[in-house]
Amino acid sequence: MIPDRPLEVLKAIVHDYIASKEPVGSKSLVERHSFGVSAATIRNDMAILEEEELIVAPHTSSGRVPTDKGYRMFVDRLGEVKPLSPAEKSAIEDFLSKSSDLDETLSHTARLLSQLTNQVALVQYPSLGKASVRHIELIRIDEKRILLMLITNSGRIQQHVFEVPGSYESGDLENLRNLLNESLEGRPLGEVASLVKTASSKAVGKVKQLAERVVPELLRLVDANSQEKIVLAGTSNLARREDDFPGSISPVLEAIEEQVVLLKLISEMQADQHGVSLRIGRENTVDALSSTSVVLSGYENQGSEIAKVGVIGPTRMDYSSNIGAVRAVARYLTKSLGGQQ
Amino acid sequence: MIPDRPLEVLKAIVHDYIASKEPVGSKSLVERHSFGVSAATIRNDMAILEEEELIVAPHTSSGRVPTDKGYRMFVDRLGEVKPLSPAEKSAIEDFLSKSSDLDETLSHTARLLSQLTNQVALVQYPSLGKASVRHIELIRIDEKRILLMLITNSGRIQQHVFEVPGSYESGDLENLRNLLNESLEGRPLGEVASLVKTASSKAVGKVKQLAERVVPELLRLVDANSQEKIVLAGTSNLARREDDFPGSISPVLEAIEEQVVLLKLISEMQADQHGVSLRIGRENTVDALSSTSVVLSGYENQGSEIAKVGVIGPTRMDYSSNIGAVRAVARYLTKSLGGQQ
DNA sequence: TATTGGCACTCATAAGCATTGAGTGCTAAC
DNA sequence: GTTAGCACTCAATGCTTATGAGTGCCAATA
Repeated sequence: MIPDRPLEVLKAIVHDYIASKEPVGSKSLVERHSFGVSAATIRNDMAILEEEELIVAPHTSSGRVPTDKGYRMFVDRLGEVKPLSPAEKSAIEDFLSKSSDLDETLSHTARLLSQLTNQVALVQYPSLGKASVRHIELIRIDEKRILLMLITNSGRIQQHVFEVPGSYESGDLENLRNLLNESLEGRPLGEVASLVKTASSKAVGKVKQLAERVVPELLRLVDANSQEKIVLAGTSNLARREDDFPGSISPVLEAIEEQVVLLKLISEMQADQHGVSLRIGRENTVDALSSTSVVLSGYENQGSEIAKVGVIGPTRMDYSSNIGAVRAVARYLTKSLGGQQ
Repeated sequence: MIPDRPLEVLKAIVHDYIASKEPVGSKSLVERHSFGVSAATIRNDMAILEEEELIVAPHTSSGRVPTDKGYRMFVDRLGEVKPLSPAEKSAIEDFLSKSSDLDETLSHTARLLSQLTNQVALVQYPSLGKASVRHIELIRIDEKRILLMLITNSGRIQQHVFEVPGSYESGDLENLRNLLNESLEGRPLGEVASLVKTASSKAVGKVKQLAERVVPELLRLVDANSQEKIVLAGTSNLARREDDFPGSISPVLEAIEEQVVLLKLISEMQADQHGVSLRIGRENTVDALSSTSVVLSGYENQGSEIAKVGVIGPTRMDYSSNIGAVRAVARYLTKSLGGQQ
């Protein structure tokens, strides 16, 4: 068990290192903080912390830097979550109230969060695995073309335009629409494939012909839809932190741009304390992200979590503020979705 | 007037510099290219080029580097547009054929172009200034809520969900929809505001009440819609070119992330030869982009240009390939949009 | 007149080396 | 348990000195 003062020292080291970006030494530590003991004592404490692998010295005779494990200790046991300022809160409300549809809400959220934290922000689209059909719409564009729309209860809307062989009547289209909605509305997306089969078998004549063309497109939409999607904002914030990354930032940027990688990361992360999940440095299974930390929180609609929102930045980040910002934004987003739909 | 050989020398310098990233000197030039003259002669030619400000020496005794003006001369008079390889062509077709709606098509295009060129790719959404209403749809979600959709002839679809005070009947909604479509279909977006006024004045009773709620939302959609939009891809490609940027890349990334800046840039650029428009270095009015070059081409739908697609990279880029790729992608995009809608 | 070889000159880059100073670990005293 | 003192380490800094790719210029040549 590590005594109290050394832990306070760790906390101070994390603070100073985040602020100064320089390895922090015993002397500057006693200057900036009032421990009431001398530098030599702090050095002894630092020896303990180093023993526990909570801090490390980049080179033999230099100040110390927190390890991933040190940051972890910091957030789990020492860091308070910094609440947002009233100004920031009203900025969030303001920003989100301006969005009219889901696309806009999510991209605004991403931009907002990146500005709030000065990190790269990421917002996941509501996952469709858990979504259900709210409505299916078929719209006649002209004699040959149909616009098919799939609206889910999470507010996501997908559409696709395609041609039908030969022509068709509006009435047939309406019949088919009613048929589809009767059997699919309210049902989870996962069940669409089987339900639509029995439904379309009821169709006859022209409607049956139409159905044969429409159903595959609908299934394709459901399928394309289940490819999850992520919005990013503030990539340049990462570039500004350039020298926090050994070598080059470019592999980090690459990983972040690769949606598949991000989705894997997200799916692996479970929320823990504060309703926020956190991966620090090498805790990330994605190799290119081993010098970054990821802060995520879920947002909800109709009482259940539908997707994640969060930030990615260098391990040397201000965890207290970022966790606070992510949590707050997730809450406001939940609220905004509730009001909107 | 500059004689022929010096121009050939310029061409060679551009080639070598793009390939090697090192200032190129007279000796290495005669080694790599067969001019049939000695290094001293090349030096004389280089003196001419320097006189004309087509090349410059970073320091007194070092090889030469093309200036913006030099690159400009290169693309205008010396560079051939490199056609894509068959493999690349089929990759494009493949990629684009997989997209189902406009969103997907454009984001795929951006990703594709960034991979093809190893630069940051940018795709502008069809501008709505020139667009007209293809269809307006009103969908009943439940007794209190309506989904309003605006579909334009460029394939862009906007939607918004809102509540109506009190409840309403499907029949009323249908009446209103027909009313709106009769007067708005085929009309340019700019006219919607005035047309919708006369149209809604014809409504009576319940439909009139509904119209009073729906029309403002429709106008808001048209308006929100006229905010142009851009998709980016391959930002990390810029980071990989890090050392092509004096100081830091981060201001460049910031400028690129700022949609307003990009839109200004796009609106200022007019296509010239090759159906491609090009800004090199300081030719860009945006200051942060003064060490980048921008290659843009328009893509079309129904015979008229609806938006731009292109790449941004360091001035030291492979103009021949990039111009080829942008042009090709713009063409395929036009084709793909034609087929899709 | 255009080209060329020769040559002195420039200057970024790298290598070698001494200096500095923040920071450490250890030990003996408090 | 804490502290002062001290020798030690090592990144960073600055200085000096090669090295060499590249230049500009000039006189000789075709």
